[in-house]
Amino acid sequence: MTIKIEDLPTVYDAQNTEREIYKFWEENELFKADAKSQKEPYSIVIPPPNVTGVLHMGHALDETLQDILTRYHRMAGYETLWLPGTDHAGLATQNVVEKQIAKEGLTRHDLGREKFLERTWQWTNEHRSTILDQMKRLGASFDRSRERFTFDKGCSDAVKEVFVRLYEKGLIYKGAYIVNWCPRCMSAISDVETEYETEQGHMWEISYHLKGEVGAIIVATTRPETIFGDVAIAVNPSDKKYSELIGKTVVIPLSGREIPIIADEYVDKSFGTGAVKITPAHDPNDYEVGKRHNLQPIWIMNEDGTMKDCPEVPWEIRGMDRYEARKKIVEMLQEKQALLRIRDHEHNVGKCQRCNTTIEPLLSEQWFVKMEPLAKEAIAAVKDGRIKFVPERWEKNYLGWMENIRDWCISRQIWWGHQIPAYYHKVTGEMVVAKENPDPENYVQETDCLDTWFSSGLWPFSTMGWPNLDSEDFKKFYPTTTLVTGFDIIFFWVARMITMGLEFTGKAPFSTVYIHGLIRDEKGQKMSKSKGNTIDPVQIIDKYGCDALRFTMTSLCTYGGQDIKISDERFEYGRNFANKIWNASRFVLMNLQGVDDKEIDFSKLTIVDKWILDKLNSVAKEFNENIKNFRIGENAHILYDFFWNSYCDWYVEIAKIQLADESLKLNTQRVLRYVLDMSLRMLHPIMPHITEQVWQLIPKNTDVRAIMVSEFPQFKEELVFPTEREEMELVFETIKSVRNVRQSFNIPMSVKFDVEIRAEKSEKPVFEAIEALIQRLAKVENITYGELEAPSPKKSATAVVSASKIIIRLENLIDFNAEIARQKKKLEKLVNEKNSLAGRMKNEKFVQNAPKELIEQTNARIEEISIQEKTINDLIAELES
RNA sequence: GGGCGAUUAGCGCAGUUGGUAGCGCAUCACAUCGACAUUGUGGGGGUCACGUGUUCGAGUCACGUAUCGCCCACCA
Repeated sequence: MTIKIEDLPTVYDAQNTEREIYKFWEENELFKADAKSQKEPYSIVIPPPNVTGVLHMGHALDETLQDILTRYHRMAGYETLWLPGTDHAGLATQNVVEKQIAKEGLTRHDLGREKFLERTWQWTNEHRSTILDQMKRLGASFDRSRERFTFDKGCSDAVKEVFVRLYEKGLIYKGAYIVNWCPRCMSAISDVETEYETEQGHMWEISYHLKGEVGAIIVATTRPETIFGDVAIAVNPSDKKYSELIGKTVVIPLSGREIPIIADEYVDKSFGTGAVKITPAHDPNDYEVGKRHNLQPIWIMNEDGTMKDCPEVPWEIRGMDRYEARKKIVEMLQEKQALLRIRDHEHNVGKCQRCNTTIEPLLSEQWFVKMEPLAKEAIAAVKDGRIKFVPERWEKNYLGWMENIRDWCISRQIWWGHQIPAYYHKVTGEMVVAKENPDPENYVQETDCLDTWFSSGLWPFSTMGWPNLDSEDFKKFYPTTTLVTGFDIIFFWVARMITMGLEFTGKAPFSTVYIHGLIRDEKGQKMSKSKGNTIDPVQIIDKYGCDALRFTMTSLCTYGGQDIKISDERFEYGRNFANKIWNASRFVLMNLQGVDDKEIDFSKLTIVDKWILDKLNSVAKEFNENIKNFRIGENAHILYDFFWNSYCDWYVEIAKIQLADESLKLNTQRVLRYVLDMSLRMLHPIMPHITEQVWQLIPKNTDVRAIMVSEFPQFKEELVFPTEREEMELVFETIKSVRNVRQSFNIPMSVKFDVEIRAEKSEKPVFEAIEALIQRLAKVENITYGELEAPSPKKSATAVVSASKIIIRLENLIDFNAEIARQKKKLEKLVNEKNSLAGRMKNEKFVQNAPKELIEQTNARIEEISIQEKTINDLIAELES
């Protein structure tokens, strides 16, 4: 990279810089982790994005935070691995390929399992790297040489191993249970994949005639289409209304089948009519009731949500879609006068998380993981601190779920996924669970596949070579250090990684779970394609630059992990900051010509040099502490403030003066360079490209080839300068107050004036030391000194700084009435503050209880105000006379 | 029904052991190419949702209320 400083553009060119710099890192293989290293390990596994995924703002945030942690720890001396990869995303990917073949007029059944899988692999191989390539645009420093896929050989072997072991331990079982069934996906889904929505529906009251006698029982239902699957009517045993009916038989309207009236505590007397129809094959609660009363379930609906062709269902209804059937049945009931009432009824309806189809509870044969025994350790690990959630409140959320854990339905009636390693004898039907088919001639494999989250749950160790415990990566980088993700997948993913990790490796898969908020649009709504409110990170990067995106995102991260509202314009914040860094760097680099490669000479430091070094030092201290506490957003703020407000606005401005002084020039150059260098290093994890680019241009004596592998700044005792820090505050206040006076009276910058400083005794040497600064920065002609107690001269403005006074003579230049008003306003503020402080000091309890320092502070402030008050009063008197 | 979060300047948000409130944007005034107008300088703007309590002192702690949002459970 040979670039002439003078030729650098005045506006930072993010597009070209970012492309070049990323290439530079890749070519030098700087992202590669070394499993043989002696350094302490730090590792993160990426939450694997779906292969079908397209980069969105959620990724941008998640990946940025992981990259910040990765880059920081790499610089801070850890052997750092950020392992990337993708998820095969069973149903999602299958849906995409099904849509594709639908264009050719085919369904997956037309192709057959084998051909369909071939097509899906083909699609996957074509798209597999897309999203990770997109993440390169985010500057992600993950190690692509270790990229994994949940469906690759290693992960698949791990899945089989885990399945067989769990089965052998009795923690996986197959059985008939009511599951959430999606009629569109034609598969079972787990509880966590079901989302509930409140819908406006109806409650139909249907009359069931008693058999062989006059009378009927009225049942309320929201799902009249299921009446053909009824096996009983249930009432509460203590319900006097119905006590005489228990044990009698009723007739299902329309179909004529006879069913008993039974008593069960499950029924709520006060709800509906107090009588419930029991449909065990199509309702979870009814299933339980049916089991208790030994009633055989009757299936009346197909897997695609149409009505079954079976004797229990009247011929008019057979084959109809469930909602059409509902309409038809209601009509028929009305005709038969069996429908007594229709009421509006609001209720919650389960929806398939993936396709939003209303789920159908369906009794079917599925595979489950027995969770309770696994949950015990997963609860303990969080309770005893082996795993920490940040922010802490998510711990409660996690524990609440774990403590009420239900068995996990892991079988899916799909083809794209890990086929369950169970084999059935073709003749006897005997089942064998094993990693491989024991006898392919005589055994056929279970057709169901596993829930995608089953393989994701193994991710932290399946990617590290497990079950091979001698794998170098497994030994060096497992358990991982930090997991970074959004709260929306705590149950889906985090909880399962914890249970699986503990069960199979005996170790928690990570020590900290860092949970960040979700990205929302400017109105606070979730971003979604259907709402059309998405913001494409790639477009933001094209428009503002990757570092701008990253900095803005980071700055919006709060400690509490609040959701983040974004809009296009918010990224101007980061872009402007990047541009500031660029131009300040350009200026500094231009002024480094002739500098040597030596360290700063401490004996030649000016008060300003010491001040900026001290500030830099405390920023370094804070930054490192903040990372430990996951206060990452705070780090963006302190760097922004330090770099822009301290370094650019003050230090660089003052350095311009020092550079003009031959005796100070060289050392000033060194300080400028040092502070720029260290600032860039601290900024690097957040804004990797621009910092790398500038750092490469700094003349320095080092064989470190990149900022990303340079040492991260740490707090240094020798850079602490408390006195200078305080004295500089006086300088700033003085300059600001002179500027304030100038602007208040509309005195143009071109007009210089004299200033008389009436310094308090202890402050006088400070003023004298920084006289030149005041002159230059406040555009002052001459500075003279006077007695603090001397009467204020007429026709002048006074600024009070600390315990000293700054007098500016304004003869013939200003409106005196305006000045009087200005001073009175100031006085009022001061008097209010003084009164409040004095009131506090009169309070005996305050004086007794408050810490000494605070009391001293308060007294000092009162005294200070008194001096200022007197000065201003005198001044007002002068002006009025 | 249970739980969690939010409520601070016009807008978006910070505020870690309690010591009288800050940042960005917007706004007003001034400055027009001396690193940067993606800029500089200065200013204005808040009874911290409400109530009660603890305390010498509460944005900060406790209890309660209101509004908004989210999660979990779910009665047909």
